[in-house]
Amino acid sequence: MLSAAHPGDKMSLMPRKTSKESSGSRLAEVRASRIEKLARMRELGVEPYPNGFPDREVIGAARERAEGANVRVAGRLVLWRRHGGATFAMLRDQSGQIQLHLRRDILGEDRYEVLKLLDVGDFIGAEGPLFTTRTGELTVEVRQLTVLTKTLLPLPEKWHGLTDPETRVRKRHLAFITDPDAMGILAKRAEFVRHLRAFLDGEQFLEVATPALERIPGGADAEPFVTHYNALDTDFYLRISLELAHKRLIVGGFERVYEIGRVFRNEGLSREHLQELDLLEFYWAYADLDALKRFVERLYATVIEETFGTLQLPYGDQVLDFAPPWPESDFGELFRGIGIDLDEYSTAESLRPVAEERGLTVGPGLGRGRLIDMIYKQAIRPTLIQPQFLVNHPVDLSPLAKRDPADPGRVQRLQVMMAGSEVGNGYAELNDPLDQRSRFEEQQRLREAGDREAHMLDEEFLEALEYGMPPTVGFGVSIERWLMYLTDSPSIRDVVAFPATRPPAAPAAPDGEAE
RNA sequence: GGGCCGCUAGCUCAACUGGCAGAGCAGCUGACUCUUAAUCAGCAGGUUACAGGUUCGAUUCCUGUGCGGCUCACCA
Repeated sequence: MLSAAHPGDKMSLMPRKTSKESSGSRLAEVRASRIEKLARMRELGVEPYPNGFPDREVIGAARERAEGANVRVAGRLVLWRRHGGATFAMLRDQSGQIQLHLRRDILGEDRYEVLKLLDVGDFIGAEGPLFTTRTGELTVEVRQLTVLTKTLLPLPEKWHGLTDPETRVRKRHLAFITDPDAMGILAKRAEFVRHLRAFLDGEQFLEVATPALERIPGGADAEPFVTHYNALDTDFYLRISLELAHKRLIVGGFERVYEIGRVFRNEGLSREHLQELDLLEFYWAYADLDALKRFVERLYATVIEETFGTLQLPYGDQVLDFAPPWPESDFGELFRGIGIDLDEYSTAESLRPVAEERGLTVGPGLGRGRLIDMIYKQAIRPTLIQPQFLVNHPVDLSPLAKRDPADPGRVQRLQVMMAGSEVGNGYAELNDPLDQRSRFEEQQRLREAGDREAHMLDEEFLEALEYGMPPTVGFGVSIERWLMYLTDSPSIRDVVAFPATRPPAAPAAPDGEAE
């Protein structure tokens, strides 16, 4: 009789408040108590951290079995209700949860006493027949119980869960325990990416891997991270896009390539921006912009349907309808809609007062393209709600896109817009090496004038173009941005396992480490 | 970077106009063999984010710092 034999021990094992090192107070007390339980388990011959739990069945599957069937399940205890000689518990694994019923008269006195050493949060394995309680809850009548992992720290509160947004991002593991929906989004992401690959593979696109460390980062308007390569004693940049490497592959003779790769942008945090993100880019030789439009519609519709089972997805109080064909909006038309005819403002100087009138803070040295972009983002982009193609952008906005033969001031480009945000960008790639050089030189000039996001001149890339790149269309989209809208997530951080956070408040750094 | 808001026990939250920092959950002890946020009795648990200031007295008022959220500007 364990209960009779050990009351004295239990008292002596109670965590006494040790004056030293008790700063965590309650938490320290709980932890100390659990370490004592751990020791008691070992005294009783129960190993608290055994290896594996063979032949277990996932709870979701066990729940499908007939009443009376013997099931063998494992998971984390999330609820614990003791009623004298009978105990109810809730066991959860990744597939779901199921109630356990543990009875003294079934388990026997000794084994029932071991239950006192268990806490909510511990992992256990349980085996026994299924039955339904009076109140209709599917339950395992536990015959065999195995401790799988003893936990030392308590879980967040069972009813309210973890709501403090700071703790939720800093201790994401706790957020996942508390909120299975958060976990579900990551599972959706995996499924979505799998369907994306399957679609592109099925269209004879070759998946490639290109370097993340570059000497000249390019292909996007973004400020890069810098790092240092010791062996060469040289600074490298982390890539900001996949674009230029892929075009060099097209020069090399590849005709359809794609990559889903991590890129890094040294920019601020916001609801819809991360510092590292997975970009899907693909490049397709001999296709034109119209073919790209049809292809992109089909890609989105197929993958969305396969992943979510529908083409109508809610975002906030909107419903986004991805059924093709999508409408097109003309960049210049939209500007005329807010009373600006871009043809009348051919220079940055003439456009600057227009931007200032709208309350935009226009730094020095910004080019015409950047000013147009600022006005667009303030006044036009938020109004583009339903999935659609935005087309006919000014050339100033698109240093890597081919000009429209009908109007050299515009380019052959499409942006996929939804919910007031850009979720996809493609164009007929510029393959005129001399035009490309002069546009890089223009970007270089803007860069020197203070635009830190203007493109750097990439001599290797220019040389590659001189060997000839066939007519090619390319497309890029951030997986996270895309999923944020598809999963109705208020923040892009919700679709990432571990979003970046500032270092926690420094607990008085040891000296010498400062600077 | 700017503006606004927040930070109190492990978690979720109270504390009036400046007057002994409280409750629920979790924890510990005990009761209870069909519970559903189980219930009941008892116990314990705090550098009120941090540093200053005002005051007889600060969780509360003031200043600064840190971290976070929202938002504006900029980037997918």
